[in-house]
Amino acid sequence: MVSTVGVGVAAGAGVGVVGPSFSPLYQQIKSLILRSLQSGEWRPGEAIPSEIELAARFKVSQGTVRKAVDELAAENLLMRRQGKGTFVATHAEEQVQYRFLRLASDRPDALPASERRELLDCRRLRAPVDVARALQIKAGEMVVEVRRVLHFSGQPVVLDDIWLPGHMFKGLTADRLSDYRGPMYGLFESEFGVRMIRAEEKLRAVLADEAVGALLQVDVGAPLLSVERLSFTYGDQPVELRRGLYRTDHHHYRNELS
Amino acid sequence: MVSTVGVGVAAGAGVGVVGPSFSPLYQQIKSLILRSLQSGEWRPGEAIPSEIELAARFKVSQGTVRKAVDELAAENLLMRRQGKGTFVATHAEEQVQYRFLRLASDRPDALPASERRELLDCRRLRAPVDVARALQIKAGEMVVEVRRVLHFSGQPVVLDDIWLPGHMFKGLTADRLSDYRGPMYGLFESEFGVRMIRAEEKLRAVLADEAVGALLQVDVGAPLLSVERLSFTYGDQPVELRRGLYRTDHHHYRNELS
DNA sequence: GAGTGGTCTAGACCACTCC
DNA sequence: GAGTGGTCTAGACCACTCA
Repeated sequence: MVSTVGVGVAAGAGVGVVGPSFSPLYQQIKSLILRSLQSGEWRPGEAIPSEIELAARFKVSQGTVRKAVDELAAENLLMRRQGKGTFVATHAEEQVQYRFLRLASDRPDALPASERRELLDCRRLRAPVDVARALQIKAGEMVVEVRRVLHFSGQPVVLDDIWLPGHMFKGLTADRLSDYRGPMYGLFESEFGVRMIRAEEKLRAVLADEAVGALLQVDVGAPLLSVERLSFTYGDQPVELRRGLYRTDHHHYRNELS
Repeated sequence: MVSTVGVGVAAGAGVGVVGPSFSPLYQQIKSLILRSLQSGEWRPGEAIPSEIELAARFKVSQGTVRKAVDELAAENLLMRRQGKGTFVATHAEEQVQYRFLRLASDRPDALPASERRELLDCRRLRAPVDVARALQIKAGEMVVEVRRVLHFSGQPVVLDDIWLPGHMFKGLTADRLSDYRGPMYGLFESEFGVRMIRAEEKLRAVLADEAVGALLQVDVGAPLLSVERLSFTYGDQPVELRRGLYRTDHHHYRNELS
């Protein structure tokens, strides 16, 4: 429940305190909804209670709930559908196959190119220091390492190396990965209860070496787009490190600025 | 003013019409504010009328104005400052020097690196076909072409080729460009009344050739990040095409996904 | 027709800024 | 203290979905 008296006055002592001395009600509601999402009270794809129900539960007005839900929807954690309800966002049933993949074909989208996923490797090993630091785990803890190639229209375009904390993805095997239809993040949600909500990417231009060139069918010294992605789940917890190499001779990485 | 009767019913005939048959009041208000921004009624950096004044002007409630302004602020067209007012966003007086430049140093921001702009060229010429198509002007119309290099910490990092519609940037000269302190988009606002509000970028990995290598001080065949940016002003009108080549040996292109 | 989210209003009060 | 944006409420009505 929410304190109605002294609304918005965060903990922390009275006068003289510098920090964020004020937290509006709707932010507190937002945190409570977030907590329910994190705890799995409502699962990805499911509807959450109606605004009226939430208002009753938290003892605030519908407008306050609305503002909280609005922000969560703006952050892509919830999806509103007029007349139906508000739903927990999911990677599984999304219109676009890969929500975080910003790669687009150079051809003004003729037909949606055929797509194939080739799993090269999936093993468990002790985390190298750089991977451990990114995932905020101890160096030497177990991680799952996945290597795969994405083909579009029969051409290899993306080579991904992926690292996941071992303790969060206990039953993840090569079979599990190759059997699953749909984006990997959908599998993570349904099988391991881990939902990616945000990611940071660092892009660079690099040159193909022998090994990479063979996998992506380009010459040694060919230019490739290097995309290092760190994905986060609830609470800004990093749960995936991904190093991708993209061929950009027939595709490009698309970005919108505002 | 806004039609209060028949609120939200867009033009277009009655039953049977498929298209967007409904436009909420706050969207109409948003369009009106947008029109005032576009017409220059309020200039970049200036305050727009208070919510109460706008509500009176448009004959709607303050809450409706608020929702319109909220959306414009979310799109970075307006800036709200509690206790002071709502201001027209500007590239000139922004905290970060370059709002659209996503380049970051690999070093966890030690000190803000020194920065130098080197203007190589600024001339008028007839638009090549690809430039004309991007800017939605006729091939052969006059454009301003600018070439420059950005140096960070004494090292050349960015080589930009820029094209602007000639008729919108009549007095733009090399002197004007090199004299101006601050980001180029600030100059465009104050001197030419053109405000960039949105941009689309396409990224690729490419190899340096002889000429580029000399300017960026890299070897022929070195990997470079190619960034093609198309910038838009009000009404989704394209007004700048920019082809950039970035060295990514000590910097990276940063992107956030959600 | 019942239930959902979406819009619009009016009014009270709060936090911040500046005089 | 006056003026600004920010929060919160309560209630009415609208648009959309589904049974």
